[in-house]
Amino acid sequence: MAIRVTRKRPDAYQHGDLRRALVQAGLKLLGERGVAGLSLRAAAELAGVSHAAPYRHFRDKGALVAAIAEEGFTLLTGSMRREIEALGSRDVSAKLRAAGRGYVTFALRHPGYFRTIFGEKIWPDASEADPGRASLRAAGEEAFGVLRGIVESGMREGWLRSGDVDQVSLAAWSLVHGLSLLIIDGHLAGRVDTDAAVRGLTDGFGAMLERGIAT
Amino acid sequence: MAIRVTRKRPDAYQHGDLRRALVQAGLKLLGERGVAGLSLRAAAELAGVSHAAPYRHFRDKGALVAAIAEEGFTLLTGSMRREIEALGSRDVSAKLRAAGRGYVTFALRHPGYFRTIFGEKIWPDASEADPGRASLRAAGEEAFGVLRGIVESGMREGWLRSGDVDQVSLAAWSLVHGLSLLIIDGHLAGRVDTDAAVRGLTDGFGAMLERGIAT
DNA sequence: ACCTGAACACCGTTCAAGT
DNA sequence: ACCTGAACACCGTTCAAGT
Repeated sequence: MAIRVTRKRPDAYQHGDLRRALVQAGLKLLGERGVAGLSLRAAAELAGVSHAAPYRHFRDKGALVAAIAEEGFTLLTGSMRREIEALGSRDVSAKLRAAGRGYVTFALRHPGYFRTIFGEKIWPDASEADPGRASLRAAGEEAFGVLRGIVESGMREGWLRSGDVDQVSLAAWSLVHGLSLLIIDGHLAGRVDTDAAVRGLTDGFGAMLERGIAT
Repeated sequence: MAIRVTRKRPDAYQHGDLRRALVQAGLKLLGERGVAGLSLRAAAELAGVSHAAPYRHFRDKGALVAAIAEEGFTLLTGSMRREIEALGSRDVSAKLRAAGRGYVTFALRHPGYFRTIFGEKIWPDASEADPGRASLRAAGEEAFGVLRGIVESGMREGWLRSGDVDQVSLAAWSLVHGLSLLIIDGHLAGRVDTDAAVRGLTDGFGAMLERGIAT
């Protein structure tokens, strides 16, 4: 995924679309140097602009991070949907496992995005009435909605025992979320480093959860 | 939990036990100002020492963070053990739920420690031959061992269907780990903010998992 | 052996000034 | 309306020098 950052022409005074360029620069920094490498100043430099210029477009660093996280959520949702579609099946259990695989796979391929999406910084402020964070929240709901939709239809069609849709979906989410973080933060000491290992584990987890929630 | 940091006496030249004082200062900063507030310079100031002094005791910031994480793991293990003991039961399902409750409760009460323990920074270096990180790793294994021990005895005694002890334990860990982070990072929008809510959720999760792994 | 002070290369953020 | 340059208060880290 080669990320292109539109630089300001040195002779020009205005950039044109600095906001977008800064988000792209942020994604690039995240991918190449990780969370620690994501700074407002470095993003400004990539866009060919002074370090104070970003403040015309983002209130603070958190606002840029929120914009990046929104893109990240879209990618995460896409990763889950792709696995489900590749399946070409209507089986609820298989779909749930596929979604989980898509989730964990995304985290492993893009740990920088993943940590940024779910990191501490962005969300606490989301309670404030801030239009920028509302769309971030919506992107998050859409990602969760993939899992929730499967659980909901599974219960409606009688494949899953009826119960609290949110609680069951949250359990599935917690399971893949926890696994993803334990892996990318290195707590599993490289025990899960191939796609096959991820598949084995998510399928195993899926089997446990499904026995617990199936009719 | 009032944390005491031994300050160097201004007239003295040496501190006496600066290493320990820096760890205490770090725990204090973490508790009061969160992960972002934990800096080597601030810890040095709390200990009444110049900002360069810590480097006599810790190779870099990561080494201090690792020392703090080790203390954090001990507290996490204690939180799980306390819930299990309060139970006074030998029932495997109840013990598993109690351990999960202890895990999530600790994360909610000490989000700063929790994030530090499991954060990105510390562990990647753990693969290097570094004696300081070996004891950190051991502290982590002990925490995981609480869950693993319950699963292992459950299988041995026939309460849980026999299978891969590590995989089932890892599923339990992922479940409480994911839930903890989703809550403290604010993704559940305050839906789980009381001890009763935590209990309800961990018990619900426990029921699902247990139906999935019980005989 | 342990600590200090100055220095360097970074941060985020603000603000007067320039175009 | 948008951007720059200097400034401020922070970082982590290094290193010669002091005790």
